[in-house]
Amino acid sequence: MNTVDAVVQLSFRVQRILAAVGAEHDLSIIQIRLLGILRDRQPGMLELGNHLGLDKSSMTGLVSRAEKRGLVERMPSPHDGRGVLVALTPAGRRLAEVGEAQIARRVTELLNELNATQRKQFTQLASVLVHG
Amino acid sequence: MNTVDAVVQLSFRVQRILAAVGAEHDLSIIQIRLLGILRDRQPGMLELGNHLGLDKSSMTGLVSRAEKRGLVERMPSPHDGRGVLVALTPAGRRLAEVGEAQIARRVTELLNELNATQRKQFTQLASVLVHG
DNA sequence: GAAGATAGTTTGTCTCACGTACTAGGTCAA
DNA sequence: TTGACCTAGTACGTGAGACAAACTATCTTC
Repeated sequence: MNTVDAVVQLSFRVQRILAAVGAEHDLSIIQIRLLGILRDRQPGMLELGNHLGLDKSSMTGLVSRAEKRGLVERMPSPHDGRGVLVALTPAGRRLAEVGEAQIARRVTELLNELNATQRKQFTQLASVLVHG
Repeated sequence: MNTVDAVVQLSFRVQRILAAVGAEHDLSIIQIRLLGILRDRQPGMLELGNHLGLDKSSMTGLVSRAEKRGLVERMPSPHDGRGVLVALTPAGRRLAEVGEAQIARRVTELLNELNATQRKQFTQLASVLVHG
């Protein structure tokens, strides 16, 4: 298998893990990312859209669906009457934490195909690629 | 950045490349995968669904949209009156080839952040992870 | 040859994403 | 300070993508 194929296949493999963990909690990958971003931020809709690479008009529905499930809440922005801040609810935070732990476990399982030295190497190389 | 994060981030990065290349040709990632699978196969709908991890009922629309664009065609299965074989049209094959080349180029660009030795290492490790 | 399995489509429903149009609230400059 | 613009978010319409359940037509098996 050539390099490009290996990287692309690996990427699909990881995405499958994310989708599977999400499915256990009725979350799509985009919802998982949403919760993940909100763990240490309370952005407005626009900023949230930037993080996710989505148009602001896509955000309304995404946030509304999560809100209806009690995972996030909208709060009026204190400094801008037009603005809205999005934050995790306690339930949302719990779910984000559980999900992240499961993802970590499953990805680690995958990485256990490598021995410690290889894993270290791999992490280092992957870090360069995602730019650190 | 920890190992899990690095792998997950890298996976998103690759997916973004696939989406971007697809977008240039008005193809979604799933359509790219569809064309890719058909490059060396003429499967039935069910088999195609297995390759893509999709239900057969999802296949009808996916194939129909590609068919309407002239990228694939349905042919009656010679051995099973119920069955249908899906194949690339010449236009579909051209698009699959162009798309694959672009993906290869963009992924290679990404991998150029590594030097030759690292790249070789990385390929080898990634191959193990996708199971080879 | 009738009963049951299988391949694919249809239909209805949901999520996700976009563009466009709109509302309400800021900002700035004359 | 008050118009003229700009900005944050929502609403609406559309289309892709995914599924489940129900259906049709063909096989298979006994």
